[in-house]
Amino acid sequence: MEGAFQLSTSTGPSGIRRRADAVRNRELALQAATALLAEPGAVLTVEAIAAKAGLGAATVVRAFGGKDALLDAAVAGLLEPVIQRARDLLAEQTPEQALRTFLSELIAFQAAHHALNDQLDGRNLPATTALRADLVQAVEQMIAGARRDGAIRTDLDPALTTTLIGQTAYAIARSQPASQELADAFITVLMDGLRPQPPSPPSRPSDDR
Amino acid sequence: MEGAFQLSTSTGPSGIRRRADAVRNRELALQAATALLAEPGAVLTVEAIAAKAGLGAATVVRAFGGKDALLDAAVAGLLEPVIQRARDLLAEQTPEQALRTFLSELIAFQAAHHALNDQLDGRNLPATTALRADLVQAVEQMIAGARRDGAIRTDLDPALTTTLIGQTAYAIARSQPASQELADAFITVLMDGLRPQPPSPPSRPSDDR
DNA sequence: ACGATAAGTGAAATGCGCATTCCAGTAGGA
DNA sequence: TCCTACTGGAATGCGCATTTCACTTATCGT
Repeated sequence: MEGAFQLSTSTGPSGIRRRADAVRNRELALQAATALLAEPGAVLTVEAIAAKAGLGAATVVRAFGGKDALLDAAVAGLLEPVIQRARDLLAEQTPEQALRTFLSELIAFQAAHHALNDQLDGRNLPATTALRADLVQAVEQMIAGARRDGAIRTDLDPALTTTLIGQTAYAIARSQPASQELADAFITVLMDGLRPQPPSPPSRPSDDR
Repeated sequence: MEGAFQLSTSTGPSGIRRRADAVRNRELALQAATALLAEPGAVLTVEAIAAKAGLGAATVVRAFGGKDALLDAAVAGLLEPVIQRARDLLAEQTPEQALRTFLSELIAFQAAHHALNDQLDGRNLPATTALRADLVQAVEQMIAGARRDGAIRTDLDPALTTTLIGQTAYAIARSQPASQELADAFITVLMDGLRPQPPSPPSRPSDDR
């Protein structure tokens, strides 16, 4: 409601003056961090981000109040369109098609931001966490819809199915030669495995352990 | 091959005297590191390992020549029986059964050593790397055998299939509530998806993107 | 048994990579 | 022009692996 208008000369929550170059530098830092998240072997130290932005390290840290907040903003910025895409697909296609398409794109996204996942381990990233929840919710809706349509099996717990899909997507994306072939093979196997299965007389994995 | 005989008074590769307590401390450090790898939220600093072993940090480092070598030895020690198990299964059961059983056990192993995977990122671990290759090879043999038996589909590249299975197993194991239910669901979906598929009249993922 | 002596030990010191903070100087904004 | 928000090179602090070094102790010749 109010944060969206803090460009150029503006006042913050209280009557604090915000200089225009500070706002611009904040934006530069954000862009630099975002760019580094997409680079394969990037180091992603504050100093590296600052160098990429043409700023001093202190400026980058001060603009966000800490490295965590900077990463949170950068990752959230990357995640937002992904979630929007999931919602669009959900509105435009059948749940099953949406799921398939979204998985393919999600894997491509993960592969294009290989550095991303390794960076948000022991950090406090509220915006990212919230958006992840949104993403999970969108996938859950796809699964629920596909179940209703009879497009995927209903003998598994929906929550388990969601976790399964999410974790597997992550794993495939992080595998070393993150090729399109591998992603396609993954989607094929996963979607075939998720289809309602024939009664299958011979083997059931029930008497194990 | 060479470490097995260096107990009590012994001589190393050249005429260097090795004191018995040094050998024992090396073993203590190894056991401590191995134990910590299986603890959920363990810190796994050299100091923590040393404390667990009742030794000084310097002793732990000197016993192996560095933290990497210590971790390498510990992880290799954990991996060896896993690989042996894979080979035993391969000899005793049908390839498909072996694959299914091994996957279940591999996931349990990974889940029981949650700390493990996060530790061997930017490290130099020759023994671990070699054993991982052995493990991949064993899984490849299972896949190849199952293909020959007609138990799994042959329309996917075998190497891709191996990567798919390995990465997915890793992902499932690392997911937060690493429950047995999740593991079972994963195996069910994966194995069903890997089965030779019916011609499937309606949907093929070919005209995508 | 009994020293002699060199391997071994561990608390403390060192070094390193990084995030964060200081502060003297710079430059927006009225 | 003046005021002060902002900047960035340098200093600080922290977590950790590794090294140092004065002290212990296992091992062996006697």
